[in-house]
Amino acid sequence: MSQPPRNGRAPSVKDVAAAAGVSLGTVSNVLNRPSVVSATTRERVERAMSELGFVRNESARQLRAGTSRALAYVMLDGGNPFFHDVAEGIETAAEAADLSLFVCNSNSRAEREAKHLDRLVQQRVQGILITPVDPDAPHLAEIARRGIPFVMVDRLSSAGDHCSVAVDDVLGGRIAVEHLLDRGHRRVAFVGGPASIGQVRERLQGAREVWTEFGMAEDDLINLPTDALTVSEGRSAGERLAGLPSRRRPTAAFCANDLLALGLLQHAVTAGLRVPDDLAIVGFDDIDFAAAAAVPLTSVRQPRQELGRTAARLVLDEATNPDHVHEQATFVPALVARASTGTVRR
Amino acid sequence: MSQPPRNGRAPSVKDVAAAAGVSLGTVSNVLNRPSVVSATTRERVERAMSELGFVRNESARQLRAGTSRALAYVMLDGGNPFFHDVAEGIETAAEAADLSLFVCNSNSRAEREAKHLDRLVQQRVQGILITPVDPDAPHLAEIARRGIPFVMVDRLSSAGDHCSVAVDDVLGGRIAVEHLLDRGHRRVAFVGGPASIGQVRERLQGAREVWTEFGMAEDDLINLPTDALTVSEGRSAGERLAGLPSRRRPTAAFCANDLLALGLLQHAVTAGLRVPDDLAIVGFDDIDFAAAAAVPLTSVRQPRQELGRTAARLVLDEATNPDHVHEQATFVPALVARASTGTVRR
DNA sequence: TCCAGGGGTTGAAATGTTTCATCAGCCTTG
DNA sequence: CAAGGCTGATGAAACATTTCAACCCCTGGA
Repeated sequence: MSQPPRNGRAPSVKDVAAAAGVSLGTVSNVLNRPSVVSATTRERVERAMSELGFVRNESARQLRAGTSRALAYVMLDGGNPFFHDVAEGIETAAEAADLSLFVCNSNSRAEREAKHLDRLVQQRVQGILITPVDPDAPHLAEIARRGIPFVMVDRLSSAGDHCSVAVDDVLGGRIAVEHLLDRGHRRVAFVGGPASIGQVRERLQGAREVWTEFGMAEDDLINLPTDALTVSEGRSAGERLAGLPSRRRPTAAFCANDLLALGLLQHAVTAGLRVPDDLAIVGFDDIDFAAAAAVPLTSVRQPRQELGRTAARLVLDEATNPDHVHEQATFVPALVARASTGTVRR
Repeated sequence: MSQPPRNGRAPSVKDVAAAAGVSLGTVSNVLNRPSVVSATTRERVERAMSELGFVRNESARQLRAGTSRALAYVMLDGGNPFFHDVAEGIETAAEAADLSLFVCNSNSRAEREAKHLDRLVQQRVQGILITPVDPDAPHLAEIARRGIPFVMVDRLSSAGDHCSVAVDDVLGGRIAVEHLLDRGHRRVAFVGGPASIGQVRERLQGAREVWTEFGMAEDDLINLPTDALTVSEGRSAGERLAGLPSRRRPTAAFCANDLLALGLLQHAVTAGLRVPDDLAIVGFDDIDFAAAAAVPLTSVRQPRQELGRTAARLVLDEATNPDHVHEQATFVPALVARASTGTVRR
């Protein structure tokens, strides 16, 4: 505790050993196998440590060990709270395994993602979790090929050369639209895009499946594509929706995520529409802000934390278990009905 | 690119040197001072690298260098987008300096914060940025004492033994309440707490200053304390507010942050109040969700990204400039008027 | 008295990179 | 032709930690 004479260099095990009058190996034993060293020397060493303000040098430890005591999660969009909740789940599991978690953010840009991955490989992290910009990008395969434990989050992998964790997005689309049909809506908009995002495609697919199963006319499910899954895109989708001729105008919208839904909600309220009476809205993800909206949003819940915890469990298994087999963990989404779809239409 | 015979161990400079038929030092030169090595050998070495799939081992590099190529930011509340925007600002600056950024989240828990700090010291990060749970906690002073570049974010330091970056919260409180007075409100609630949080105290102080300067009765500025700065606390403050006798009920509320304001807004809308006619609302921080609310929130903007960028600049200066002097950077908050305080009261 | 065994400690080796003084060759210049 | 300078490459040392075989000393048993 009392400060060491700050000679510029942080004290090392060698300094501690000298101060305690023991060998270097003994200090290391105190650190890593305290039981094998006698109580008196252990105490002496510990005193020396705290007197010098000794802190293990993690780089040296890592160098020796060959791998760092950390996992990493590269998330797709830091502005979307969904990914934070996933990260929180991962961190819980990492914490339990006494590992740190590097959180990176690619912001949907492939080159940032690649840069982060490069760094993480250099750091020799124990495992990488990622929600990728493009699940088929070659630099992802490269990671797995290197033998680094690797899990894809929020995206199922067809390739099967790594684990993945996701919810069933098709099912999510189905239950959203089923709910709207239940509520009596007969003309519904799907708001989401770009189609290059797999989740968007699958949620739309689920929506269409149910739509036709219920015998609805195909063009009463109106596709309102967006350029991104953001609040402002949701707003602009609202404008396009308002611009439709009234006999074509849907009475409800299913948005590919909650940010879109919040943007759409805002536009609707600003335009003087009543939600849900004039326009019902369903989101996806069930982020906290969905429940916190002025008109609380009905949303398709993903088990965000559990997604993260499971992903971490899988990556740790791959890292430690020689008999590891890759696994595609699928979760079942659930509809959380709130005021934004409150009433049954007459 | 073609995979190396995966013999379990990642290839090292030594392997590259052997493969290229040069010495170890030359490989290092190719990596760090490419100009000093001849074009032909450089090319040979580079080919060997890509053939073996060589990746620098960052731990070894760090060990040698004595410090890692990373900064760290320990944020207070991962659920509050405000801190993300700050982190983004930091990352921009870190990127420019070719450093990685560790993002940690203390979730307002002192022991998690301490744990993160321990780890970061062990990692020998170049500098630590933090929005602390308690700015006077001894473990913070300990960091600075160790000589690790250290900047406090969103909190000014009185001690002056380290840099800090924040906005003028008193001024922020002033402009919020000035705006409400301008709009004709004569009974205003302050929603925020706990008082242990310095920002809350100062924003309230600013509010009170203006209130008395305008000659208003002290008890027409009604304090509605909360247990945290969250959406759900905002909602419950709304309930308490609605429970006030009508002649005591304020016509406007100034919330200590946007999450509270969103919660309050939600309660108001649910309770059938019109915002801003029945209740005007001002938030603080101006997070993206404030502008995205069904009734867009008036808020006191903090320059979030710039806060981060400046903090990073300061920590880098402390890390590299021997003549560094600690600096308390203060930013001026600005009112962003939106619909939630839209009209002038008659 | 000698030996076996075990608890406790030691010293050296190994991890992968960077740096730096040194050196080999070669070219230029006087 | 000698001296000196330049370019490019080399090899060893250093960084802080962990591991492990070896060793010392003591005790208990034969």
